[in-house]
Amino acid sequence: MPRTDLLPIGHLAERTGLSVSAIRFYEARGLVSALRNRGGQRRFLRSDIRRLSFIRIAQQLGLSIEEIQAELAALPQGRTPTQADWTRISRSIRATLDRRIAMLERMRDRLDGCIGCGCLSLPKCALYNPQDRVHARGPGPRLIIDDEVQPL
Amino acid sequence: MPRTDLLPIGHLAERTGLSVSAIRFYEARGLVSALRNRGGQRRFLRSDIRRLSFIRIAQQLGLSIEEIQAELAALPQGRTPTQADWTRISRSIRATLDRRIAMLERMRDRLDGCIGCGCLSLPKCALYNPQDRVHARGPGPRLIIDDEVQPL
DNA sequence: ACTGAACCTCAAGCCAGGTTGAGGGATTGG
DNA sequence: CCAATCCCTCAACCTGGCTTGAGGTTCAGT
Repeated sequence: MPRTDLLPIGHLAERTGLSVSAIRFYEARGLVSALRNRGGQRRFLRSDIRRLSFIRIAQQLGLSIEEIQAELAALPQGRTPTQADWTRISRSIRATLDRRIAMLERMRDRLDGCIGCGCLSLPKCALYNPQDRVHARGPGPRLIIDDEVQPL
Repeated sequence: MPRTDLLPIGHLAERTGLSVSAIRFYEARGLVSALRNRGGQRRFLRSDIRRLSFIRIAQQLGLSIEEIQAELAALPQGRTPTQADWTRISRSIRATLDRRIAMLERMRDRLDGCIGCGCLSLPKCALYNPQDRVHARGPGPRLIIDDEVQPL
């Protein structure tokens, strides 16, 4: 068995569909870590394929780097994650997704109310309710998809 | 009746909950237009309150500036929009919202499949289906919420 | 007439999530 | 052993959606 079965970054990129620069970026952000060979080049574990694939999927599902990092923090230190580990973490993401969907549905229903009332400019409009307003989290595009919103 | 019932930018900001700088930004982006008084200061029509409120709401619902502009383009030129105009455009937004919700639900279901199969790294995983992959539209945060995705 | 608040323009900055490019060093197959 | 790839770092740039600041003008009330 090849014990030192380490992958250079290009291979990893090919296997995961990520760009090399993106993988380096994720490493800099602490989402994945790499060993170095004597020449100073990155060498990844095979299990990092899965880790990076997870990152990619979570990205596509709309999670931010920070959120993904938080999820990954739940993985065991020291040993290669098992399928059960990945299943657990995937469920957690599913829950996040569910919350976002629910949130969008609430918004939609609220909009429906406003279509009828035409009150776009009035404070009494449900869409204006400060209690339910999305917190602007810093600059950049504000995703409405934010979990920290009152359940109405 | 006050015919020249024009509002300075600060008033508009107060009435809409937007910041003055945001309103100027929207003007630069063509989402709203302003008259100027002899001193060169912006003067807005009362109907712009509604227009900007709409922008704000659409923003909160997750639409980009560009999408909002496209919606606003459907408003009549030359006359002040009626409630019916706003209702029509709000319905259009509702449809967009519906598509996004449906899209997230598809994603979620796909993730469910993957939770079981644990195939995070395999091309056969539904989340990897290139046909259904979100188009990365330029740099910047990629919103998963993209309408241009196959209906599966 | 004056003062203070509100307004103006333009440039620069910020965050996310990367990409691109310059200027090298490492690896690998023939 | 040598060229073709691949890899390295670091800095600069990009979009989106604004905010902040500098430096100056206008407006409104007294």
